[in-house]
Amino acid sequence: MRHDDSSAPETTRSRRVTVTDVARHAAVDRSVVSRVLTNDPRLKVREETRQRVLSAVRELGYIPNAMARSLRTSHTGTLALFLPDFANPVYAEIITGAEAAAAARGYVLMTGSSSTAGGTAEAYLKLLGQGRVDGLLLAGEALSADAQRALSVAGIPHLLLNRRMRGSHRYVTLDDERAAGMAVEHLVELGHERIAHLAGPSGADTARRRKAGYLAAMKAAGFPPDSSLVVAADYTPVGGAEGMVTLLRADPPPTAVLAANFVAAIGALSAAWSAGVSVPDELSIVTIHDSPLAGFTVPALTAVRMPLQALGARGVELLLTSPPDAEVTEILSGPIELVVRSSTAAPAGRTSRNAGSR
Amino acid sequence: MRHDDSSAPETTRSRRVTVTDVARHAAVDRSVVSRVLTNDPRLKVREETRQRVLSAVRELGYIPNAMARSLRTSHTGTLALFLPDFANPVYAEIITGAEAAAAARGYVLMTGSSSTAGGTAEAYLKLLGQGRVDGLLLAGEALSADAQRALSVAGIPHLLLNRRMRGSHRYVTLDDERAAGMAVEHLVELGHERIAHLAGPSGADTARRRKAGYLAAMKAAGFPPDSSLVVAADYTPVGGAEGMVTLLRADPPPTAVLAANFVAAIGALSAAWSAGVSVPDELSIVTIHDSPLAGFTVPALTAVRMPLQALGARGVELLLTSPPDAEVTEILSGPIELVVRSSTAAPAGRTSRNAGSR
DNA sequence: CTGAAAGCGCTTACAG
DNA sequence: CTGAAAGCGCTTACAG
Repeated sequence: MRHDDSSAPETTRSRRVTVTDVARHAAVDRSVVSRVLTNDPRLKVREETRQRVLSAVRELGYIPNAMARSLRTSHTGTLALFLPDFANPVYAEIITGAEAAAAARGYVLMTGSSSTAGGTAEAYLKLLGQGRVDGLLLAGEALSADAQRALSVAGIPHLLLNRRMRGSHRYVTLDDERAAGMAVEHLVELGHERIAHLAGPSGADTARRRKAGYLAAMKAAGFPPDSSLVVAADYTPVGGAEGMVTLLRADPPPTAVLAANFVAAIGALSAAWSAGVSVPDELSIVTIHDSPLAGFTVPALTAVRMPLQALGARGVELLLTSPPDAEVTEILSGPIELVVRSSTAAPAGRTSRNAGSR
Repeated sequence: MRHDDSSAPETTRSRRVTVTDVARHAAVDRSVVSRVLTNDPRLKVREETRQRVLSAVRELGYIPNAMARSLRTSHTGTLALFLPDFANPVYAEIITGAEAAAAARGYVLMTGSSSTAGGTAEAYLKLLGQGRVDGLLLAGEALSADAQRALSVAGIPHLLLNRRMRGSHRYVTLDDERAAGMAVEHLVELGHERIAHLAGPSGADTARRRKAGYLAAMKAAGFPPDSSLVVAADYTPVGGAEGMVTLLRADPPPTAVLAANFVAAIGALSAAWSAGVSVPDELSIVTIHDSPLAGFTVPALTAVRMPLQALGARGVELLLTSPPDAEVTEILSGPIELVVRSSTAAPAGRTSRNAGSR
């Protein structure tokens, strides 16, 4: 920390306690202190000596210097996760899962936003230097192939989380196609035929996969593709609202919409309400990704719940266990479930094919 | 990173490039490389030599080891922010502001959740060791006075963000009292008299300050305290919904509610809707803290916008500029503004005192 | 059972 | 203008 050092009295910050201080205090060598503290199994030490060391540690309030230890061991015990946007509640779950998995393995997970980082590999490297973290999880935003290569060359193990990228063979994702398919099937079972897709931004890999799942399920249900029923929207409330306005202009308008993203679905719900379109009576809305808020929108959103925590956890695991250059191309096969709430129903004048049961 | 080292071929991870390699390649001393890279102003070096160093750095793909540098300089360039819960959208804004301020000063901000950390100072210290970060921002959750002292003793500069604590003299908060007061005044101007408070959890410092602001404003408006109009609720949708159910049972029921928290307000909105109480016709709801989602709830939530990004930024600034043990007790005097949307209106059968203008 | 020594990769006074 | 040396605080083979 840089303060105005010139005015700070030298004595204010009492000199840092080091192994050497502890060793002197316990009348042993530094190496013994170190071994006691790291629980070196090869160390045979009299119990009495061990206690002497331990109480010296306590008395002096000794805390090992993490930098020195890392430099020596080339191991930091820290993992970093970069994501584009803390405002997207989807990431909260991923972080939770990743933090827990990291903790379980004795690592700390620190999260940062890549918008600050600048999103380029150079920016990440600047931030991280070398040796600052043992691994890097990159979620949700495109990193150029060049940037990717830079990370590889720098020798910082990394893994893409919840997205794939051309030229990268290290990622874990969820089965977005299947999730989108399940949502469409739900709407089809309810009796809907004009099912629209409020898709994600065209650049997003998750958006592409969800759209593919939507199209495949529509085809399987016997509905021909209709481009007026698909609209790209940012993963934001504004994006969702604007997309919804566009979709409502289709002629005839859709009776159901699959939103690719929870936050966009909130926007869509709001836009429908503003347009005087009643949900679910006139329009059903289902979203991908459940959220603690989904049960409390008006009306409560039907959602396809995906194992986001498991995704975060799996990312940590793979990052920690796979050799840094090995190919990792995993589609996490966790449970995907449809959580039916109040935003979906049979279309007006129709009862569902299947009484909506599931 | 620990892999199965026994099987990993030694040659896979090409030996790390160090200053020494660069020095050799550029035919200069390591110290020159170091000085060129840190832009040491005291270094007088021929331009040609500097270029030779720089191109050696490029050719070898040299990235300085952050641990070694930190150990030498006792400066990491990293700050950490711990918060209780990534799911609360309020924190997204604080993080954004803090990250930007950190970046502007050449620091990286890494965020972690204190639920994983365990919430105790010991846990933080375990995570951080010593020397891993230059400072620590602690948001939103109680840390015992003991824990606090432990951090001080360990010599890790820290600052409480958005909360105060008994025994701590280092914090920045927002002016929650004034925010709550403004919300109440808005409702009073609309003509409301039975104004309830969906307060935060009793343990939360922000909740206490908002409640105090609510009570003071009610008193100023000439309404006697009525305990049936105040209910404590967690800062969660479920908490807000449950609290709202309780409030609606008051006799006579309130015509307006001030929710202490945005996420709780979402729950309250949902509970009102479920109970068949129309917002804003029969019940006005105003919340503290605006959010990107607030404009898209049904109906859109009137909110008191507080400078959350500025709070995050100010926290970073104070952490970086105040001596580690100095007293810092700042109530950030940024702009607080009422954002009137559709969830507040004059009570039924009444027009506002002031035509709702503001 | 314990100690002395080397070295992780840097930066920075200091000497030339 | 550039180099040699010390040292940040640890851990870990190695020697006794």
